[in-house]
Amino acid sequence: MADIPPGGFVAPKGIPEYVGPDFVAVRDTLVREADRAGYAHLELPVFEDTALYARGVGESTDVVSKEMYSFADRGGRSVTLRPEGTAGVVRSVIEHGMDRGTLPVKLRYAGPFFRYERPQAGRYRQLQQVGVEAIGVDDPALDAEVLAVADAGFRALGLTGYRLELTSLGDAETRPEYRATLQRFLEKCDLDEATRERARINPLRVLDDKRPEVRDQLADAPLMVDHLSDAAAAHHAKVKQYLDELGVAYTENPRMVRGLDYYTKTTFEFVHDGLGSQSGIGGGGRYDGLMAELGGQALSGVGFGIGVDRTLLACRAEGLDVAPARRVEVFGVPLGEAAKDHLVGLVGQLRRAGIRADLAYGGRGLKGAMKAADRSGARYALVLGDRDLEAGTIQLKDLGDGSQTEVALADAAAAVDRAVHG
RNA sequence: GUGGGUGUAGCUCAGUUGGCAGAGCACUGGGUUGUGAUCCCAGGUGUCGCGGGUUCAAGUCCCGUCACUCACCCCA
Repeated sequence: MADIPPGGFVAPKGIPEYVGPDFVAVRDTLVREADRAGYAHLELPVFEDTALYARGVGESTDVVSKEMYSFADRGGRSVTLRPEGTAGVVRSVIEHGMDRGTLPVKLRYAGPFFRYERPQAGRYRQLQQVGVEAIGVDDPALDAEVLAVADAGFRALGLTGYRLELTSLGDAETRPEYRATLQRFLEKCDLDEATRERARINPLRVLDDKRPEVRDQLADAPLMVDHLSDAAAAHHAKVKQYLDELGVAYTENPRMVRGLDYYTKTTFEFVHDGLGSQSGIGGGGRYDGLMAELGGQALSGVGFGIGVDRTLLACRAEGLDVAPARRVEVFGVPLGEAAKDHLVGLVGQLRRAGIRADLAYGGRGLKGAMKAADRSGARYALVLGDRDLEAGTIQLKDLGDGSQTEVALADAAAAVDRAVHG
């Protein structure tokens, strides 16, 4: 039999665990805004054919070339734990013919994704995302809707210290030409070997280099937004107009880069300054070629992925309470076995009536049970002892102001209901 | 993949020139078998990350190793 490792079992490297209610509160708040805009839930597989990501995300990306959890299953097939959501959504849309119905197809997903990276603040090997995709209609109003859904999610959580950075990466007709122009510019710059290699593989990525000596050289580098086709420029202008109408604030960042190859036209990132090095709490954009690349119709799509882990960190950085402190509304405090027997039933009755309730288990003393009631966050305690049982009553105590009222045991559930909802 | 920092109680940490392993918080019980959040008293846990070395003696010094963490890179 396998041994227990020294120091005990621990979760795999770089994987956060969330014990309190905060994580679920953040995730569900983000999902709720997608639901409100009509995005339907899609439950995706956690692993897919490795080729799906190689084709969809792009062989030259870091995500595919060095961060994937890939392995051979028992049948010898190469599979990969999903590093992102869009490729899987598009595959599902094509496989199930969803693009044959009413367009756009609007879907949302939530769950864990996996990237083999060195962990640090806000960067995990198992990361949690909420995402949406709107596929099949190339309408700038949809780009704006997607952005508004993400923005509404952040606002619903109470976040204020973030900004939306926006740009356009152009379309398939003009991007290759711009790319060549940028590469010619970069060849004339004084760059180290690693950066030259980057300029060869993905020249756009050099544009957002953080080093001052590189930035200085790139001050008048050619930018994509100045080389857009008429159609792409018109699309970009329309997106900004709709954002204004939706009341979504943004700043233009023409040097923004995405690490996934499929983005075209609208590209964006939500940035929060309270997180340290990993400041992106969400990102996404439009992808014109992905459907066709994965064997479907030549349809465009647009979507985002929000990092739930980082959004939670952002909430904490802003000191926000994202989850209610109240675990339950009512807490039962039994004095003795007979009282406990009654309270077990009463608590069950309260729960069936939709009231969150708990009680002190394990035969704790009165003081300990009251303490547990306090810690539970309950507004009310139900105190029951032999004296009450004989009299057919129960004590309903308001833990906020300390007042206590005696009610008939038979009316206890109704009295609690009035107290909680009144 | 590259570089820095840190590993002592459940948590946050202190521990002097090497000399008995500590505090606060939290938890449990009691003061008060009929009242919590305040107060008082009591209680307990440690392979000092792990392995080796130096020494009469190592939490402390040396070597190795692992883990965590921050940053580069990359991205959510």
